[in-house]
Amino acid sequence: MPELPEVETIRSLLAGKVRGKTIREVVARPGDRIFRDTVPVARLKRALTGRKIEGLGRRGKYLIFALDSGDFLVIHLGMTGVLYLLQPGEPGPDHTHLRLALDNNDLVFVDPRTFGRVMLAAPGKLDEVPGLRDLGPEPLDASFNAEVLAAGLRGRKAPVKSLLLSQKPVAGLGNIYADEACFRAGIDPLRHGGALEPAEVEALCSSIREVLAESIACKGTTIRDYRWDQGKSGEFAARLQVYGRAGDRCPRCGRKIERTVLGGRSTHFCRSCQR
DNA sequence: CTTGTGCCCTGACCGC
DNA sequence: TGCGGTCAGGGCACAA
Repeated sequence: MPELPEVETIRSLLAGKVRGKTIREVVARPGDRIFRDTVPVARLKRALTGRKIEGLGRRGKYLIFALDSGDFLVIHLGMTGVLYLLQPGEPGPDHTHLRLALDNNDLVFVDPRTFGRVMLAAPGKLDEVPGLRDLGPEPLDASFNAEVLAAGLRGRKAPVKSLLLSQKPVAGLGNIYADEACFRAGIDPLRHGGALEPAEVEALCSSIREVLAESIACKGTTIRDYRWDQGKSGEFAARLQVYGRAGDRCPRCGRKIERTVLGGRSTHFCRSCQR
């Protein structure tokens, strides 16, 4: 479900509400798939209980809770994960996998498809967390630019969209924003990544930054069930130009938006505007 | 190392 | 109402 703008929206909403709070109790089921290959529940409970949350950060699509012990609680929402606060005693919905009782309310992680993950990192060991180590540059950092993106695409024969989804040339893009960024840049998502001209890489870099920043300003995209705060929708869906719009008219040239499948993912583009 | 494929899951929706 | 097929904001293991 969530890509960088949705994860960032959740982060900014929760950060002020959990900062400075102490984890009083941890509720989780041993062996839950959410902890696969990461941390045994017993150890997680020992590491979290009684700890204070000092801050909530984000890297790509990963949320990172900094604890006063120096440990980090890392959560990836996968496809259907959500994170929100409940009143103490308020029952969690189906598929609640983790509940942290804080001072005034409870933080719950709910994920029907269990593609999400909960991980724990020791001080200084954040880059040992699966997925974080090989993450590409943060797209909204000042240090991300066309040269950096070009270096990530150089020599690669895979379709540029596949490379964007790999999180390596740049972090945080998923199926929606990869399609939208390619459209804005006028680039066919099936082009070999390494075959892009410098001007095209420049356009792609700008498009990535713009589409992500605009979506964050809209609090993300709600197309099915993503909500950033109990029932409130992200408003970027109305600004999508190609994603989910197969058969509609291209907003630039009026021809039909097409849909194809690339690496098992739906891919939306305009054949005449993207080359 | 690189690239493509299949798979991990649940739930919503559509056509019959 | 059922029932099967398809699809879904992700990422990993594996084969070639």
